Amino acid sequence: MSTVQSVERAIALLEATARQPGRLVDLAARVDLPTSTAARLLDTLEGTNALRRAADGTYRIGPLVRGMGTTTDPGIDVVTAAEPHLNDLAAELDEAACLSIVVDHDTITIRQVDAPKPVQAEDWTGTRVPLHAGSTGFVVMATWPDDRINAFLAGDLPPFTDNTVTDPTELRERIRQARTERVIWTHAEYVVGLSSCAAAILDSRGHAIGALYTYGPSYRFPPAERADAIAELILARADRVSADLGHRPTPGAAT
Amino acid sequence: MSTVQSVERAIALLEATARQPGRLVDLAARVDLPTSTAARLLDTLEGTNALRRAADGTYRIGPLVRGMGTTTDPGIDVVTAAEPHLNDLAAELDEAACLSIVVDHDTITIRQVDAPKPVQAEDWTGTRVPLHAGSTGFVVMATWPDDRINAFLAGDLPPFTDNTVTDPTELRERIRQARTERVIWTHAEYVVGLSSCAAAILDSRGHAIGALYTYGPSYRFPPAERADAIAELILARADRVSADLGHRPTPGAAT
DNA sequence: AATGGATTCCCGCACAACGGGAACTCGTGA
DNA sequence: TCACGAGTTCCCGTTGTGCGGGAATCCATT
Repeated sequence: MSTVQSVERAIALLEATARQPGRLVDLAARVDLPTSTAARLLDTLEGTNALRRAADGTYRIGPLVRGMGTTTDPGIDVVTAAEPHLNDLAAELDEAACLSIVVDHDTITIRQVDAPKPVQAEDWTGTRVPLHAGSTGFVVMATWPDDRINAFLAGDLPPFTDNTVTDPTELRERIRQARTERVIWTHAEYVVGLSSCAAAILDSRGHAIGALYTYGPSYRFPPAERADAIAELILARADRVSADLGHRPTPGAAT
Repeated sequence: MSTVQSVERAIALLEATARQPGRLVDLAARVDLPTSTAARLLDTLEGTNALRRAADGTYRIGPLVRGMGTTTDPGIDVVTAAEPHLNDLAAELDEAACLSIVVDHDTITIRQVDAPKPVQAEDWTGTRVPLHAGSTGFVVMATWPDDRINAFLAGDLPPFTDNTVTDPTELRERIRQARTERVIWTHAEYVVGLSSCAAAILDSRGHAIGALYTYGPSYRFPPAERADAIAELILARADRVSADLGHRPTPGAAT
C-alpha cells in the first residue's frame, strides 16, 4: 500500500488545525515539520479553501472542510441513519440525544438533538472525548478484540476529573461490563456533575463506528429504575441504527 | 505563492467525493487524473481517515473530515468574512455599506462602513428592521420555502411609513421579484426619504443568514442606470461573502 | 533604534510522486 | 465451465516536484 507523503502531512496539518487553530510555527511544531515545508503545505491548503488564514496569521478550518462535513450523502452513512432515531430518542427520554463517531482514540460528537422540554442544554457537538473517559468509549472498546484493547490501555490515559478511570485493570473491568450489558452509564468521568449513558453503533462488518448516548446533570438520574429504563431505550435505538447500516447481529459471537 | 501539486489533487478528490461518492475510476475521471495516480492519492486519504472505502469500493467522506467540520471553533464567521467586502463596497459605491444579520423576524445591522467621501451618514448599527419593511428582509425571505413565508405573512405586519408594504399579496410579489433578481431596492418603506438596496448572504447550507446593503437619501438614487449598477455591485459582493462562508451555488470546475 | 521571532523567499539536490502499462481480480453472460 | 471486459492493484523507469537549509524580509516589542 503506497502513500503520498505530502498529502499525509497536509492532512496532519489540517487535523492539527481543527484541534486547535494556530499560526505557522505553532502548527509546524505540532506536526513536527520544518517551517518552510509547513508553510508550503498550509499555503496550498489555504488556496483550496480547506483552511483560512486570519489577518493575524492564524490558520483555522475553512469553508470547504465545513461544507464537506455536512454533505447530505444519500448513501448509508451513520449520520443519516441515526438522525431519525436521535429525534425519537430525545422525545422518548426527554433528554438530549447525541451521536458520536470514533476517530483515532477519541469519540467525537457530531450531532445532538435536545430534549423537547425547555432545558438549558449545552451543545456537545464537535467535542472529542478520549475513549477511556466516556461512556461512548467503553461501549466502543467493548467490541474490540483483547489485544487491541491492551494496546490502547498501554498508552497514555490522562485523567479529566477525580472520577476518570485511569487504571488499566479497572478499565478492563468496565469494558467487560460494557461487553455483557452492551450499555453503560458513566458518572462525572469527563466533566464533573455530568452523567451519560451510551450504546455502540456497529457497521455491517461488525466494527463499532460510533455510539448513541444521552447525558445530563447527574442528579437527574437517580440510580434506580429510571437509569435502567433509559439504558434500555438507548440500546434499542442503537441496535436499530446498526441494523439500518447493515449490521447482522451474530448470536453469541464476541467479535 | 507556491503550491503542492499532490495536495491540491488530493483535496480535489476529497471535494469530488463530498459532492458525490464514487469509485476509483469514476472519481479519477471527475478530477481528470490517471487512475493509478488517483488510486495512490485515494489510498492515502483513506489511510488518514479522510475518506472511507465501502466494501464495494465506493469512496465516501470519512469521519476525520466530518469531525473537523463540526469543531466547536466558530471559525470564519460572517462578520470577519464580510469585513473586507464592506470596505471595498463602500469604496466602489461611494456610499455606506452595511452588513445585517437575521434574528427572529428582523434583520439587525451589525456593521457599517461609511463612504470614503465626506458624508454626514447616520450610523445604522444595531438597528432592528422587521423583515417586511426593509430591502434586507425581502432578499432573506426570497430564499425561504413558501410555507415559511406564508407563516410569517400571517403574523402582524406593522407599517412604518406610508410606503411600508403590509398587504400579504403585495409582499409576496416583492419577494418573488427578489427571488428572480436576487437584489432589491426599497424606497422609504421604513424611514421616509431613505432608499436602500440589498442582496442576501447564504451560509454553506444555503440558508440566508444576513444581507449586504447600502442606503442613502432617495434623491441620490435616480431610477435609471446608477441604481442598477449599484445593485449589481452589491449582489457580486454578497455572493463573494457567501462563497467565503462555504456556500457553493453551482458546482464548477475546481483547479 | 535595536532586538528577536515569525514568515516569506530562494535555490540546488534527491527522491518522491508520477503515470504507462502489465497483471490480476471479480462479476457476468454464453 | 470458460472467456471476456471493467475495474483495480502492482511494478518500475523517469523526471519533475517537493524538500528543507538558510538568507532576506517583515513585524511586533522594548
